[in-house]
Amino acid sequence: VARSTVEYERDILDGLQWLGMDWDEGPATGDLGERGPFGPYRQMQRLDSYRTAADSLLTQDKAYECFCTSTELAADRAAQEAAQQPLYYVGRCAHLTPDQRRQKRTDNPSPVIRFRVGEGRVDFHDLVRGDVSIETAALGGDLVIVRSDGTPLYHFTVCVDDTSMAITHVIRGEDHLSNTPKHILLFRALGADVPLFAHLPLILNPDRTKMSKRKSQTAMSAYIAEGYVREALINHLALLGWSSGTEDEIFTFDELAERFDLDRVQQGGAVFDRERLDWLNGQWIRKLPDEDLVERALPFLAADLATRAATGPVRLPAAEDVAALLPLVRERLPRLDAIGPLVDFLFIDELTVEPSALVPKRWDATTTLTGLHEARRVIATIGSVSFEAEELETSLRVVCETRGWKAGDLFMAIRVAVTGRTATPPLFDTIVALGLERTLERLDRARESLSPG
RNA sequence: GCCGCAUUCGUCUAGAGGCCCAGGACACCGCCCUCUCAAGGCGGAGACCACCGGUUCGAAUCCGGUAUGCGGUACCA
Repeated sequence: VARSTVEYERDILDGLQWLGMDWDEGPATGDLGERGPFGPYRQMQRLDSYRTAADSLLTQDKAYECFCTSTELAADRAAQEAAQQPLYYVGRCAHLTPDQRRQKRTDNPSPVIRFRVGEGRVDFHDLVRGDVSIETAALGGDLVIVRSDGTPLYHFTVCVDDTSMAITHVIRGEDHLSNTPKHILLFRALGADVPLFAHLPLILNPDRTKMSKRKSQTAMSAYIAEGYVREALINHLALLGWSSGTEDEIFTFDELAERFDLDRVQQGGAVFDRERLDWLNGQWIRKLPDEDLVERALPFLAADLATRAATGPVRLPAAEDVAALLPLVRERLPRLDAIGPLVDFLFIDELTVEPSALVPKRWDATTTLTGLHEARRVIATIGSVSFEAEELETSLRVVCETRGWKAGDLFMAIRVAVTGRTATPPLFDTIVALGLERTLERLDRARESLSPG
């Protein structure tokens, strides 16, 4: 109950939907109602069926009431630990006579219900692990299936649910492999067909422990906020523990649905590798249709500018702005949130640049000053005639030629003056995007800040 | 402690007895391209296939044991 908050549920369901996962049966999501013929799909709404199943096991003597107190249980456990024995329920209440039961009930009116685990071993064939065999003696004794307050426990509820929901395949994490014999025993006791099992490898942290909500970033919402696209997340997740057997690695959702096969699922756990996710994300960003990319990237640019707005006036970008910039940024986005640093200077009204940053590595302040002066002159002249990237570049290269400058140095000086950054999209396209007026303005400001007086 | 599962380059993996002195991808390094940053191209380094022993003419691949890791062992899920 403690873990079943609406927020947790929403988080899971929304994440699944965002990834494009859909289901034929299951609980409602934000806009869709509960689907499927076997509802309700929440444990709390199915308490009656658990009660009925438990009663049935009780009358068949496949389960029994247990009145042991927590003190008794703790004592058993302590003794077993001291003797270095496996921990198990000793079966004190397993064979009570009706009289004894009545007696016990006066002391403890709310017993738990335990399921008789029996003897022997449980063998089953797991679809990814092959044959598995566990001695029932290793199961810890008769297990509690209903608490003293009448609510059922997980191992019991899943079996009751799977039975009444006509489940044929149970596909889940490896952490349930050891629990599977309990489930099989329960299915049999319930008179149900035992479903097929497939235990998938766990997704691991870099230290190779199990990825979990507590220790790891597991909320899809966190990845969305960082600018990962659904296609990349799906692709990456699919490749953890599964491979196509070919050298292809980039798969669409549909291709995965088509090619995925339990037979090719890996048995060992897989570390969730961010580097690889980032690479995949970049691959997918490059593949997205223009319109789609604009729509997805715009919120990230807006968010970036919103924080910039604190230090000075900014202009809010529109979809057309981003669309126009697409050719410049597309190949430079490992994640959508990288778009801000790449183009935000286009939307900031007053750019302030550290004077020292203006001077390229191989240059001094004086050279930079003349360089910027020349650049201003050329850009103003060319710009008033034809303000195009190619024109600007060739003219400025001519300047370098006559002055004996390395083009890279001049370009870097201009770049910093105009954008405030040393890493930007191609300079001349950037200048065109900025506009003639603002470019000249920024060059002027840069020269002023460098002037001795 | 007991039980179960796993173990191929740092990471994700290919590999179903000879095609493997182990292939691909990410990351890393170098070169090319280049106005910066990327992207892209080319090349490099990187795995005694956890270890030991068996089976076999032949083992990463089959068998046994050991080690290590992970998971389970609750009136958690």
